[in-house]
Amino acid sequence: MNHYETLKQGLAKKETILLTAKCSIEYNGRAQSYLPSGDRIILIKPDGTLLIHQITGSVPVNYMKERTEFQIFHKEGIIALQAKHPTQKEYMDVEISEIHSIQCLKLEDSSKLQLAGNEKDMSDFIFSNPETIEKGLKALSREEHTDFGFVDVLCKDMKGNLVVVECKRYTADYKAVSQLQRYVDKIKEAKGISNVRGIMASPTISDATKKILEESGFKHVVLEPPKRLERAKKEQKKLLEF
Amino acid sequence: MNHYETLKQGLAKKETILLTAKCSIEYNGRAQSYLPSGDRIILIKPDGTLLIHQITGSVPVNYMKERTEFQIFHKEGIIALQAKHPTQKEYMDVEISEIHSIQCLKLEDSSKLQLAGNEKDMSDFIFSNPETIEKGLKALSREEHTDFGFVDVLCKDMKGNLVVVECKRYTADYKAVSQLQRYVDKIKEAKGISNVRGIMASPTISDATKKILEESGFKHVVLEPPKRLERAKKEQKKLLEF
DNA sequence: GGGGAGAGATGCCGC
DNA sequence: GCGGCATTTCTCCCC
Repeated sequence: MNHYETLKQGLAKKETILLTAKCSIEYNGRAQSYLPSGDRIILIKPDGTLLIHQITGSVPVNYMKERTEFQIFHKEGIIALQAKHPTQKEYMDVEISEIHSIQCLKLEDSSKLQLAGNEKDMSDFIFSNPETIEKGLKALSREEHTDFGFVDVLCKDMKGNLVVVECKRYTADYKAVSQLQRYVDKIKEAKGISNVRGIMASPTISDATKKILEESGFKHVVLEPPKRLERAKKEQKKLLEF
Repeated sequence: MNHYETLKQGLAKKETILLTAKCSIEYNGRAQSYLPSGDRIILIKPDGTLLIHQITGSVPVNYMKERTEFQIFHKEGIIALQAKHPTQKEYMDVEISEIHSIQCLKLEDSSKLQLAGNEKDMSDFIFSNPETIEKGLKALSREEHTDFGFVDVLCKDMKGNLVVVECKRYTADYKAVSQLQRYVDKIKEAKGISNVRGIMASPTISDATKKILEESGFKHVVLEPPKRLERAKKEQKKLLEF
């Protein structure tokens, strides 16, 4: 069976298709793009996801989301792969001049990624240990979705003031200050009170951002994100295993 | 040559490696994750990029950036692929229980993506056609980088006021208003003037955001992002071709 | 489906 | 390197 037929059948059977080929690519949709001819890695998934990678970098150079529909044609040694997304009004044309390799596979996987160490873990920590932010601080609620937005941790300080704590895993920037400002303003408005404070908790903050933060009447508290697991010991262990 | 040797040589030669395998994955770095056993698509690029995909979705379930270093071991039918990023202090362990397919290839590609229809094109359009934003508007500068960020388009209106135009390809949100506010404030401060206006140009804006925008003394102008190319005719043409 | 916010965001550019 | 910001951002969650 030639490459064209293999690809055609793989698409028809909705298999996972791994293709390396020399091709040029045209995309039209939310933007427009053109990529001149070169060797690419093309991955088509059973759910209709299309990913095209160049030989460097971690981001696909062109892609189409799940539920993409495919059609192929061939003429004089050229294979045209047309991808069309019915709802998103997006289109891609891949003109393949040479297939280097092709594989169609039926794969099985029902596992889900378990991830830890994100911002939610950070707000959980603050909720459980508010004293690490400020002496006498009491946590009231966590990730509260309200009319006025989504507050990481809402607290009350020693003097009875409401305190909005916004946490960031990385360097707090201008945007984080705007966010905090908006929450504080909205809470003041919603509750008709004026004594609402704001605290930014993050491992670092740039000087310019800290200046704006303090001009807005807020303060910064240094808080490290959840610790990275130590690798050194594990590496030792693995090396011994093999 | 067995799969293990093929993989080992592909890594040594820094080839593009396409691998489908049943595996479990552990990651430690900026966060921590674990993915139980299942069939996955594994792509290793010559630059040291590692991408692991599940059979659905467009985002890799696990990944390592370029310049990752690899080591492999095997024992009793299990292959352990260890990935380590020297500068980022990130680590990944892929424990492979079965390789379904493997390919190592030398690919060539020197092309770069040409993309149109992004926000820069939108600000270019405004710079060249300021009258579409407001009658009598004159463009002064485009993408001006300042200490506090960069202003999409800086203009002067009929009355001689400076006007900051911020454009968004999609629905303008709270963050965009904060951005505009910051630019206007900083320009007022830097130039020691008070008559600086702000205009948000975007295809749509939510009611809540528009309210905040107008409360801040700014206005919204509807501006469509650069038009999508019409596909209908092209599709006809392609169908006729084959 | 829209709105709001995080992401192991990534990538680009400028300083 | 950091900072600021767009992205064909993507994804999740909630209303």
